[in-house]
Amino acid sequence: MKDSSRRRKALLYEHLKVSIMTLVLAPGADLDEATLSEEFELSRTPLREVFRQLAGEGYVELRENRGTRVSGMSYTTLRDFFLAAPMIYGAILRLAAVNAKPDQIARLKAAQDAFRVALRSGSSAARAMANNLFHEITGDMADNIYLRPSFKRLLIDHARIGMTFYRPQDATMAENLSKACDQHDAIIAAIEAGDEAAAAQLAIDHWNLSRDQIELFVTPEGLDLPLGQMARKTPA
Amino acid sequence: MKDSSRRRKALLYEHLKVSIMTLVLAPGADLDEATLSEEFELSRTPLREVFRQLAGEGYVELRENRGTRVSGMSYTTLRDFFLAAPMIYGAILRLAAVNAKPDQIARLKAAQDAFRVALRSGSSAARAMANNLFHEITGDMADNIYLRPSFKRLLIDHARIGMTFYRPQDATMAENLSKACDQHDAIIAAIEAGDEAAAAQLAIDHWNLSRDQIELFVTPEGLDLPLGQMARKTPA
DNA sequence: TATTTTTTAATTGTACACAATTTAAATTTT
DNA sequence: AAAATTTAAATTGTGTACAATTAAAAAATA
Repeated sequence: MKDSSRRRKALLYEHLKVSIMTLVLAPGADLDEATLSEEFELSRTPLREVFRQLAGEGYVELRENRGTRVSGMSYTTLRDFFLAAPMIYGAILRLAAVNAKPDQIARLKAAQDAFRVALRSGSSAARAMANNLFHEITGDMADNIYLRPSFKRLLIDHARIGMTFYRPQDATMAENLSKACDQHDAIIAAIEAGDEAAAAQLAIDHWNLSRDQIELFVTPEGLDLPLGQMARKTPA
Repeated sequence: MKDSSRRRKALLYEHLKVSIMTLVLAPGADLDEATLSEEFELSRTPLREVFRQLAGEGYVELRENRGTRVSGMSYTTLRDFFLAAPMIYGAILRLAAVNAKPDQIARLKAAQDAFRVALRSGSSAARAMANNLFHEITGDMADNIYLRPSFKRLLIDHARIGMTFYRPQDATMAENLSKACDQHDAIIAAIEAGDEAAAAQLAIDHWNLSRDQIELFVTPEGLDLPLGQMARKTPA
């Protein structure tokens, strides 16, 4: 009972975040208090506090008297995403180029190295989380409390979209991943040079690449998007 | 004990939100669980859940083992604010002009009427909250889950900045308030006409007016900003 | 007297029990 | 048998007791 309970709470929090971003927990999936309470040896009180926190950050949705579920994804979500992402991310990278401190740049380079390793040998989940870390660091660099909330929310679905649509089975997808990796290098260079305009442009390029990748899936014929529920608001 | 406890929880939540936005609770102020628990006849369990939720939305900051306090404001905060606000708000109004539904436009007009009433007869707090409602509705119109978190965060400090810097004591300030009111009318018109570009431009104008107003306070000589703590990160 | 250490009080965090609500199943009614 | 009602089970929400941590006060040391 010593250092544990506090630690287990942090562990649960981290576990849920990763599980949601890597689609281990699908969009719309119900979270069971009893089960998690047992698995993490925590009473429901701290567990519910974690739920509330995750809700505030956009990972889950709370429904009065009806439990907690993983935030949904839908066609509308995708549209909203690609509308907001270039703008927010453009602003983040622009600010990152202006404000980045040396130690942050070092961390960013390390994250990029890790991403490269994950690209070669890792699983989809490892790749998505490595990519997530890279972008999180750019958010730290930008250091603007008003942009951070939306940026964080975008990164959640950035990871989930990556898990869904980046599966380097054929040559085109593998090449897209390689391009994304190159863009990361260019982003690092722009930030290190303090080149605002270049950083902002790279943000746009980066999201355009993502959109192209997704369009490989959304073929004219089929609409078989492998996402969760595909409903705008969570269905009753 | 019937409908009450659920109701009291919602009441507490609303009370804290309004108190924070109207500076009844100053930036950096400590929130006492015991006192609030007694005042709202709620046990600490639901109370702490409300705290967590408010933290997720940016109203308060939780510190491990050291209580909850109202989110701080500082010089840096103000700078960040005027950096992010035109962009986010521009995007929100642009989307609002595209997506606004008739009933939402009706609600917006009603909110503007209420704002006008508050301008004439109401207190600073009534004015700040009426203004807040107006902008919240534009956020609903925009309907983008990725922009909403940052927008909401901006609105919190928009209200607090309004409470701090808009006190129509002299003629210039009164005139600025009148201008802001006119801009609201123009915003409604742009949205109703579906004029994206006009809406986006009005957002920029609106925030520039706010900046001008604040500069009336930040005189060359004194730096006596009547804000809370004036420290970047909450002081230990 | 100033500083450190010890003791005490106050505050924060967790566990568990019970109340309230929702979901499911079983029963009744049409 | 289908729909509506009642009953039972499961799940969510709250209150209270206690454990753990931090802040404050008192005592001890230099």
